[in-house]
Amino acid sequence: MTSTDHTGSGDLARSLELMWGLDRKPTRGPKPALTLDRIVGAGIAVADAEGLDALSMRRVAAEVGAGTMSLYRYVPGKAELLDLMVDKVNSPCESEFPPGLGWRGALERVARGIWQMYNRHPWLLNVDQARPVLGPNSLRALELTLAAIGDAALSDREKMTVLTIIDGGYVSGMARTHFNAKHAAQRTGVSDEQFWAAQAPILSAAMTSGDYPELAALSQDSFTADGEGEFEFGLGLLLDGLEAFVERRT
Amino acid sequence: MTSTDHTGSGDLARSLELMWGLDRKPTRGPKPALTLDRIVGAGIAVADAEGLDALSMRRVAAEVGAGTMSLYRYVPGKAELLDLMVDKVNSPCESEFPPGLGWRGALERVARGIWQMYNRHPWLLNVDQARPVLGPNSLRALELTLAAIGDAALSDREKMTVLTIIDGGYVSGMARTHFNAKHAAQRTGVSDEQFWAAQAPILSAAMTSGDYPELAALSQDSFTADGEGEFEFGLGLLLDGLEAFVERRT
DNA sequence: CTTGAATCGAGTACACCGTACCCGACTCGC
DNA sequence: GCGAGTCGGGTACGGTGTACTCGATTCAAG
Repeated sequence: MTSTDHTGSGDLARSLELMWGLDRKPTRGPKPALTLDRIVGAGIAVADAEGLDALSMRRVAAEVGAGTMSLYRYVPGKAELLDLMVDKVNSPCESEFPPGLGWRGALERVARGIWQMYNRHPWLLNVDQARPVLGPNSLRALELTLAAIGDAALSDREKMTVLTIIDGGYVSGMARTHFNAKHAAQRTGVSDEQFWAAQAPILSAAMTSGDYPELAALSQDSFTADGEGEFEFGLGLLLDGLEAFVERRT
Repeated sequence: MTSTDHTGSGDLARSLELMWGLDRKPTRGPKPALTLDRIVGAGIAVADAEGLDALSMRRVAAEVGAGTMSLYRYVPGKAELLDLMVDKVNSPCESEFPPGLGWRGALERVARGIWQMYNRHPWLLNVDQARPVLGPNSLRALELTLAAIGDAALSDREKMTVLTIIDGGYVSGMARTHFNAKHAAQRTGVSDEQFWAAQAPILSAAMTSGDYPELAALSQDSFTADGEGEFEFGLGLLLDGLEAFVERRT
């Protein structure tokens, strides 16, 4: 599984207008039979149920019971549809942060929230979000997060850097590894056991060859990973490091 | 840019055979005009130069001056070609680790090596490697890494976990964010300045709306990111946390 | 109430993709 | 020599995003 390119959101301005609902309604003409929301929702439903590669304009159109080309009355193209799907799914933590959580608790909460968002919508992991399109939901999430870590003794720029490192870097990377593997099983019909069994012969041949002494000496349980546990462990390490950094400077 | 699905390497066993050179040569028939290496190399060249979405069987065939379907004499399909490309690119650090580096130094070195690998081959970031196909190069890299961090007071399983967290999680995630953004500019022809300028009107409207007080109060330089610097900073935090963990238990 | 401009849904068509299937040409072991 | 096995690669099918087009609908203006 690799990444389908949409060209980085062909018409960014149009995406933003649609996200923020800035298109002025026409007065003449027939009533639209569809809604932008319904289309975006259908796209999310398809991606959730069948993965990103099953998301096609024809498929979404069929889902809402319309002709394929009718979608283009609401959305400039597939890239923009994806932008809209991302922001819709990116709704901030339902409950606000409980007060008095402290910056470390808030960062943990945000990290786990993102982790669970990727669990609900694994297709998000394969959407290039390097250039974030700032929709209302994404912006709201950032706003709430900034408010919750206000007590950290960091500059504004450092706070943004920390968010990039933890959320954009660590959490996304770990989630990608973990959930892609998890969903690969059902998507391909090849279970984890089957997958590793297929590699076993080559692996054991490599072990006994003597070319890989370190690998050969590894204890048996080294390859059985507990994704969630590893995620929490690494998050702890990262926050420990950050805590030391903050204390060191005060 | 999103992720094109190959179905998780349709024929894993065949991929492994090709990687390890286990196919027994036929004795009858004409001499092959192509080489597996040449095809894989051409694929890498195309992906390096024009991105993952430009990588098609027809494009690779044209690159090596052959008919499209001729490639299927050497490779079962596109998924397996990608597997081969990944392992070929995944050659371990050219120079071995200098002795006496210590586990922390070794982990830093590995992390930076991966970072630079992603810099050279940004398409790698959009290949799903959740289920790693263990080719000779990948295995060699793991072997060398394990040898270099042998002095860490960690169990075998913990070492693997640490590698997953740092390399599979943090480094990959940060590299994805950074290099996808970096190459989005040239791929789409929209510079970073243009990209942010397009969002500026909506952003400033949101700021002045009063709905986003925290965002509005951010200092001006908060959005100017230094990817490499952020990467090093986060890596330091992670390793600080790990160092504390190791010392705490001894 | 009529009329025309604007907007609707959607069919057709094109260029691209991965690849199943097939066949003629080549080359060696017998 | 000759036939089995392997080579290159052409053709064709079902999929993709979407440009272009056109008839049907609806409201504002006369």
